[in-house]
Amino acid sequence: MGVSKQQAIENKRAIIAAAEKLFRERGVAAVGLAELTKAAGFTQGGFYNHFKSKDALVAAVMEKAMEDGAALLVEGIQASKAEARDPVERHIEWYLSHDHLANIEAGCPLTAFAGDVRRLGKEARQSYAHGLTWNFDQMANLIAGDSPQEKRKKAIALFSQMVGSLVLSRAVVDADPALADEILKDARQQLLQASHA
Amino acid sequence: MGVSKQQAIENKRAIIAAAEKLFRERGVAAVGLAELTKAAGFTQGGFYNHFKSKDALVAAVMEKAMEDGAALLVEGIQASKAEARDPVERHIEWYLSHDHLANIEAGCPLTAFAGDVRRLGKEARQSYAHGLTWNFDQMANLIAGDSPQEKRKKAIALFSQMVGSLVLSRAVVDADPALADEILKDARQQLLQASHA
DNA sequence: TGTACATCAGTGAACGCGCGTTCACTGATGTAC
DNA sequence: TGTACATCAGTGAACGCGCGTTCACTGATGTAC
Repeated sequence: MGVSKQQAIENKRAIIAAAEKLFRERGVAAVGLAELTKAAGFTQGGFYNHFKSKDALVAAVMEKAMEDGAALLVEGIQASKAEARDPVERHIEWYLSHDHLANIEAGCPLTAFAGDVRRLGKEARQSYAHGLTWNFDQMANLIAGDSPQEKRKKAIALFSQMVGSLVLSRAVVDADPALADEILKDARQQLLQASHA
Repeated sequence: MGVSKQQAIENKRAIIAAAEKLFRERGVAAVGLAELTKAAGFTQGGFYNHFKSKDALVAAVMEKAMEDGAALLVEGIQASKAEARDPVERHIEWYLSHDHLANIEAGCPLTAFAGDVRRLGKEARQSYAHGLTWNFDQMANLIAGDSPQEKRKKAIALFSQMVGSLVLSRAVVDADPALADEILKDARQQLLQASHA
């Protein structure tokens, strides 16, 4: 229809953003291009002006999701400084909150895509692996420990438990909300306790 | 073609078994009825003699997967008795082994379906929640602790960390095998250490 | 600065294809006498 | 025990539908003069 170059870039971003929300919520395979471009405010045909295939979109979505996830962690660390709180404690409380449980559309992408990523294209899988590596590095920096090796081990164990708790809690939140609550609460309790010690 | 009643029951089991393997490996949404019935040795049309819909098959698969997962745990406990080993330790080592990492087709269904179950039918979600409840109950029985409440909390935390480690390890095993190894190894180390204390 | 034209993001219809589901048919199994 | 017939698991083709992708076309944007 005739659109400025800047507008076209913004439209591409809108497609990626709409796709990310839908992919997180319903899974990559279950969301079609028609639905996804419509959610971004466009018709299906224009999609290929921006991406050479659905797989290319998936790669772009994963890269963007990892960037946003990184920003989420950095902002959390900055906020903990402003609030004069321990950043690890603050991160645990946020990660295992009911807000985060319910908000799969905007929360940690490493948990949101954990089940799907195995089945996605190579580029997306690499973005995910890089995102996880970066996440471990950042968390290791925040954690108390005698050596870098020990800090890294603690960071990996802590993050694994947070991911497992959130994944399991989300898996049963519809069928058994009380169990979902219990999983989240127990993990919060234990991890906060361990971070004090 | 004319088939005995017993044969028909075995054929239904074959469809469920083939579907479970494919669903675990590639996701429920990505596997069609044609592929799945062919994998079981039949043509597509006969499917509806056994199931009223794909959703009904998904429910049957989830129920069977949970039963088999329960049997896996029970067998592990019995084996640990025969071997005079601590059952929790043995379970951790098996759960976080490279064998289990690679063998998504036959391993713990709670991890294999953790990402997918949110998007499945109500019956399947309920089977999953029941399976998780049962798993927590069993593991709490095996764990040392001052009270049933404490044992349960420890069981939930332990299982969450095992699931998180395995999910993350599987998520990156193609793109970054060294990282996948590290996640598994660190979790094994830390959880075995904690189980000794 | 104003005019002519090329660019290209977006439209909407169409493509072949595989999906879940339906259906008429087959023929060995299982039952009734 | 032997025969006639109903049952129903399995076949294979077809259904409408939505998928990812392609394409001719539109028309405002952006460029060349």
